[in-house]
Amino acid sequence: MTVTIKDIAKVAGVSKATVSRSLNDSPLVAETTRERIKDLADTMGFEFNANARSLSTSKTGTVGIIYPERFGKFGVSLYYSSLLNQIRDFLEKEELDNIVAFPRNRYTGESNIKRLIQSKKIDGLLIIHPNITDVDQKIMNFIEISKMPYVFLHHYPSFCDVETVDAIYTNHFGGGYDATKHLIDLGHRNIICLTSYGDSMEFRQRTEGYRAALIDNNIEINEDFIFRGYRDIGSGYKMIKENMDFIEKNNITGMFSQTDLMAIGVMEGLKEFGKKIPDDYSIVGYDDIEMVMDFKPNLTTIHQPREEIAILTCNRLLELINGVKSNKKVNISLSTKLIIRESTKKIE
Amino acid sequence: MTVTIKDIAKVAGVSKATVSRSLNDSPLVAETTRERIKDLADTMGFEFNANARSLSTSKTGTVGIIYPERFGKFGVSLYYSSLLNQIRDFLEKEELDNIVAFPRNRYTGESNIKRLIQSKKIDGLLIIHPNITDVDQKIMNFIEISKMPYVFLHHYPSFCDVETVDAIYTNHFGGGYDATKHLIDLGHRNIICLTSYGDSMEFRQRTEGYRAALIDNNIEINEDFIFRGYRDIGSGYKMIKENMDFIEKNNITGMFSQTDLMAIGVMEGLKEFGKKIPDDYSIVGYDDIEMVMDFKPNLTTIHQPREEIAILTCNRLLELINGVKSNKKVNISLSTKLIIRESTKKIE
DNA sequence: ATGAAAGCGCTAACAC
DNA sequence: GTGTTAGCGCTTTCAT
Repeated sequence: MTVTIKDIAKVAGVSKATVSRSLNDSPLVAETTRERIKDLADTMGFEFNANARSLSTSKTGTVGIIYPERFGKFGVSLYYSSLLNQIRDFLEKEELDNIVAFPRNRYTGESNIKRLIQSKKIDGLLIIHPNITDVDQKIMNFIEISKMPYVFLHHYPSFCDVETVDAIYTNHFGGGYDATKHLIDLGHRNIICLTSYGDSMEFRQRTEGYRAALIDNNIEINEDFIFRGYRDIGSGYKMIKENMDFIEKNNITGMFSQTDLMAIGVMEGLKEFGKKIPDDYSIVGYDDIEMVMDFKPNLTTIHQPREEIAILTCNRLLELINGVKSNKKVNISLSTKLIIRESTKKIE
Repeated sequence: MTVTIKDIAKVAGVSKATVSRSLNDSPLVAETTRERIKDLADTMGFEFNANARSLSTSKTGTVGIIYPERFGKFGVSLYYSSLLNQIRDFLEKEELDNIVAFPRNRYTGESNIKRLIQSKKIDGLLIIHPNITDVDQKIMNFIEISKMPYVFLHHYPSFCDVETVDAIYTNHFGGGYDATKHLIDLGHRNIICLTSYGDSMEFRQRTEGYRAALIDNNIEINEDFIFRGYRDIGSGYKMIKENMDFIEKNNITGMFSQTDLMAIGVMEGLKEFGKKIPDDYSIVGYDDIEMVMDFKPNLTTIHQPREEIAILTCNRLLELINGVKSNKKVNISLSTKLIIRESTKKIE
């Protein structure tokens, strides 16, 4: 039924070893036999048994992708989809399979990272995990001593000394700063900021950037100007609906929304109050998700270099898997980019 | 470094076989030894080597999920995210890993389905693939003769006799019919329909449902009332922007948009023309994606039973994997459900 | 350049 | 109940 190298060997009248060598392009085999064997394998419909091969070589040809725990939330998966598509594309080019898992099994509580490593199902690990808590510090150690190649991506590794892990992420402080600075440069002084509930490092950093930009420009920070939402469209909408009075009373003209989705909600809410964007309010989003182009006015936003993240991350993981010898960790903070579109305008 | 059953055997002073039996809950081992071995395995940090195990048992503990080719498109992945999350949840509960792949490697053109089966990387296959072309008919045959358990899901298997495959899908004809019928029941007679470019079976069926509902109610079908888009928000928006004249000239009052995303775009476009929904136009969407609730008015739409699909599909796959003997294929067409919200209204 | 044989870690007959 | 052994399909020394 399934054809193995033994079958090929029998038909070709050679040994298993020769078949193996031929199929693996070993230089230790005659050019002519190699070709003969390869042709034969083709016509017989041979494919390596991945398990046997892995058992023997300790290479699986698959990498694990660890999704963030909140991935199930609609807005979250939407946000990551583009990054994941890029990663998948890269892995496909390298003919690597990928196993998708959450940090822990949500039913048994067991660490999937640990299990995948120990059970030898993967050659490397791509970890998209916003914050590893101290509970998970054990796992970090485990990964390290297991020598399993890994790269953290997209999220700043807040759970440990940055220098001690491989990580590719974006500079959220800079992003928050640039967004706010842009509004200030356009003459806005009363700028509110819509961030996320919880204490995800990335959002904290964006807010720090917002604060820093205000301070650098001698604008007093008003803590009441900082709102919180669930990162989705509904949250932005709700924020406006519930605070329009406040916004008008305080002569707000600029808004920095730390996700594009919330910014879309903000615009929807504002429209319902008959407000014009950017005439009445200038809005800056964050992420530069594709969807933003489907709404008018097109949102000015902070672009996250997702393609770059994907490529750098995968390249690094491949290096690691292919055994580049070096104790140096690679640790890259990518700059975001302000994309000016139609939702911001100089104040008169 | 890694601990194997041999190590445990040595420490416990028993044979590998006994360790294996204990760890696999075989009844052929004494209760006391079982517990002793299990404790030992725990403290020694043992985990089965998946490759060795698979090689020996032909079970991998992972299933393959085949994504639709168009998955990379933003709107598409958004649309599937909820279904995938449900599936992943189910698999997690069963402690099954999942390998994600496209039907073919987009670089080498090689069939991933075939490769995954032959290389013995998976125990079963969940295939979300809208239409298998005649080129892929070979692959269908391959799957069948390989005896690899599989279930097609979400898409009606148009590429073959329905009775010959395991498939769980929704009744798109019924969905299209119900959406249109709802508008007719509300008094609308001039109803446009926004479907998708290309000839995806599901969209064709929705359109057939639209036609059938009109015919059943003695409303003449006007081919010009059928528009096409790319299933995303931008397409809905564009359709309105470009055809407002036509819409008004033809006294259109009802609109059936075959994706929620397009419906959102339609509403955005209509708002820009100062139109009120549902006062000026009644709109029915399709899919019932979560995002719909973030827009006002909340969209009346056709709910696709994604949770049911996920559960039925996974259950069936498990049956197959666990060797339920039966030559009967399971083939389920699930009904959609009309969800009436705020975007539709009785015509005066 | 090729073959023989051991071994990767586990399971499953088959003995005892 | 437990041990012994063969074998899953492949790679890789070590001979020749």
